[in-house]
Amino acid sequence: MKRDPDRISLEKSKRDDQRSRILEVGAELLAERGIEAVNSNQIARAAGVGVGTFYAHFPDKLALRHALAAEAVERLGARVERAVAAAGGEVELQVRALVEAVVAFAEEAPARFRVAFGREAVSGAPGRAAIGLSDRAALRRLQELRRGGRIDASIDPAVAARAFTCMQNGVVCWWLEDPGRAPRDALVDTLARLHPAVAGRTSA
Amino acid sequence: MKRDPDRISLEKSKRDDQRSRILEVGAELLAERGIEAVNSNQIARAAGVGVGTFYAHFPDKLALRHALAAEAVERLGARVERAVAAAGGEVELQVRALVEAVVAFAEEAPARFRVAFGREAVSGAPGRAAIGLSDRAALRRLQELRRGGRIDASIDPAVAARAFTCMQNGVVCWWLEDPGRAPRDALVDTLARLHPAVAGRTSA
Amino acid sequence: MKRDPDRISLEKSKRDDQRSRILEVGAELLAERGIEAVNSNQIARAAGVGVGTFYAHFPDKLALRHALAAEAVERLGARVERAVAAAGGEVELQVRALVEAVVAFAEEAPARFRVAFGREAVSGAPGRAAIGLSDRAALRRLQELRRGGRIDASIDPAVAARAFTCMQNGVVCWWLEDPGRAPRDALVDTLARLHPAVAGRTSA
Amino acid sequence: MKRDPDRISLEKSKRDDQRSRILEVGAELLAERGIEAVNSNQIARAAGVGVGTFYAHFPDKLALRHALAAEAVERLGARVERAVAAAGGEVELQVRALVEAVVAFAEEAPARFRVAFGREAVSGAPGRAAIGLSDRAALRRLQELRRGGRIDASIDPAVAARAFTCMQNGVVCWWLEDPGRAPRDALVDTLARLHPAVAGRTSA
DNA sequence: AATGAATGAGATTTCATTCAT
DNA sequence: TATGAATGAAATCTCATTCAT
Repeated sequence: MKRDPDRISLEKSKRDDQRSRILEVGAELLAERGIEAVNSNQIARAAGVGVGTFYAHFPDKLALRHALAAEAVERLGARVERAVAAAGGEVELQVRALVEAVVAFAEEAPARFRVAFGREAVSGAPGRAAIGLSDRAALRRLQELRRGGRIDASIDPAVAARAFTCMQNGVVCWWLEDPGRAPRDALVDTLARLHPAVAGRTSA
Repeated sequence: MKRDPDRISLEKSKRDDQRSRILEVGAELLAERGIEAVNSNQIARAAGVGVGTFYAHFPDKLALRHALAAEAVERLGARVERAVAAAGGEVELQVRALVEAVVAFAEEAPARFRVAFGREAVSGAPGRAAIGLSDRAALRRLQELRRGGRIDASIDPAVAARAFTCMQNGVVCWWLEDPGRAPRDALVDTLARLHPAVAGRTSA
Repeated sequence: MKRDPDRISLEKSKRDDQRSRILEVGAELLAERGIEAVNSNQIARAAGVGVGTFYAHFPDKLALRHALAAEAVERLGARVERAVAAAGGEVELQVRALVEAVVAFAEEAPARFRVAFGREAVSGAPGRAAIGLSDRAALRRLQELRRGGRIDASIDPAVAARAFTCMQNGVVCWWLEDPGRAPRDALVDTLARLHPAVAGRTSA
Repeated sequence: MKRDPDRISLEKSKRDDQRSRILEVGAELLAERGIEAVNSNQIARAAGVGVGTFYAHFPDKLALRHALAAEAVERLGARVERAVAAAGGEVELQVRALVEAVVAFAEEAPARFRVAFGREAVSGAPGRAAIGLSDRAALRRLQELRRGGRIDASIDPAVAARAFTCMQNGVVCWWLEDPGRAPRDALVDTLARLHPAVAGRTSA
């Protein structure tokens, strides 16, 4: 009945390993085929566990996607925040740092990125809160710039925030599907250039 | 049993009516719930025809979506082309006309727009060509401007074309879900302002 | 699109036939094995229809049992009422007629009887109203007799009604399992003799 | 590693405690929800032991029910026998003592009673002997009375034995579900009054 | 001996599609 | 040609049971 600490940590890590494998494999499959073309048996099989084990870790398929998305949103959010904070006061540099952080994350965890920010991320099942397409941070920043008269009057912060979020997610996912579509630099440069805070800056 | 031409044409128009009702009702349902949450029986029922009749018009559910998307892509394409042609030589005016045409179409046929350009539109079933997210026209235009030195060197035409397409579709669908989210003018102004041909024009 | 009346009635009867077969076979299986030991595939298979057809007729397994029970309760109820009404004013004769009607019904439709009044009938799934063990009619009759001083003071109508219902259902089901356990007459005589209205009649 | 006797007995009593807790908690759950709506994990959890421990004590879920029923049958049987023996030679008094003993047992161990004598008790799994509805003792007694001419000729001992057993179990379980349904005395009086040996005694 | 994570067989249920009428 | 009842493959999810720790 008793167990020494090593035992416990070993077992813990075994269980965690299974969860990780499911997440890993699930991200791959969901990114590649989409939630409707993948079933729980396939995920379990691919992760090398029994179906029941899948359900021991996640109540259902959508919970897996949600977990993946939530994790990605959190990790990317923190990363962006750090990058922007380190970029100094210049808006151009902040925007560049943001885009750079996003692309770097997408390169490191392409499947996660696609699951969290690809087309399926926009809304979950009815009644399940959407995740992965938050434009709140972008909105706040743009509203601030707008109040400061730093961006053009023709630009509506809400629309622009949404626009950039869609653009960023769409472009990065498109690029991840085939990185040969554009050089990495072109990706970063273009996105940075089209960010409302840069594209819409008042000329004076 | 002979049939006089009238009868034939009457039946023909009846058949067309059925097809139209299926398309109409199908667009509504697909836009609202997505392809996986709607089944062929529901569509047929809602359209007031038998299930068998649905399959007499479309080989399957995806063919209905494809037909809706193709129709929307074609109608919107023609409309945009006309609008741009009528806008004169000025790039700003052309872009504005394009965005205006897109938004006008979205207002007239919101369900079609969402089906054709919403999140589900990006890719069809595996093996079925994607439709609804073509950025070919935008790409050509941007490449041309690029060659003429009319847009910034930091902008990659392929990336920018994709970026604008995603932005446009994403923002318009977002707006259609709740037009209270932004005034129509703000939508048009902001999208026009963020179009690569405008946002990225060389300053000199 | 048009059908002559014959067609319609033929098709109707085909569909009804399927429903009947499911009910028939379902009664047999439920009576023999109990609801938990039978699954919807078995019922469908045994009825010679597809699984989907089963679900086209009944939302689930319990609905089938409920339908069987409700039908039996109604048919038996009507039969008993008629028999008692035809038995004249004598309590002994009424009771005898009642028991006779019950046993006759059980002989004609043993599977239905066992499903409706066997041990599983007492309560359905939680939240689903119990059916098949109604002692309301018996209760009313006994209360009346009690008020008229026709049955012993030591007999509580509610308890006695329940007692007779349990006794009747239990004994008849036990007898149906193997009619060799007792002669039919002994069954009827004994049940009639033990009915509270007879067993408990005031001696004077 | 030697163990002194104390240790062994300590462990033994721990093991017995576990078994008791499982029986206790299992009776509660089985009485309330029925065998199919309860699973072994729930029983183990509720009893505060691991699933594996449950299976160390009982080969399966049905064995638990069987153990509960067997125990109840034995305890109640002994109790009834003692009560009847102590009641003297008068049939009425013997019957009353029997019913009184049954009701007293049901009050003391309502969950056990419901598991052993409720609707699920009648038959076990196919091939597993039924338990809890034995009418053997009642049968023997009635046959004896019948041979002695002490009960009416219209009463068949086998049917009557079954009838009383069903009545008794059904009524007591019904009363246990909500003791407000009838006063305890009414329960005992009515059951005693309807026992074949009393209800069917020859009038002379 | 005790544990509970892991397993996978099996039950329920849905729905795209067919086809007899 | 239009219909919708019938079908069964396939997906989801549960739970009795095992077994490594």
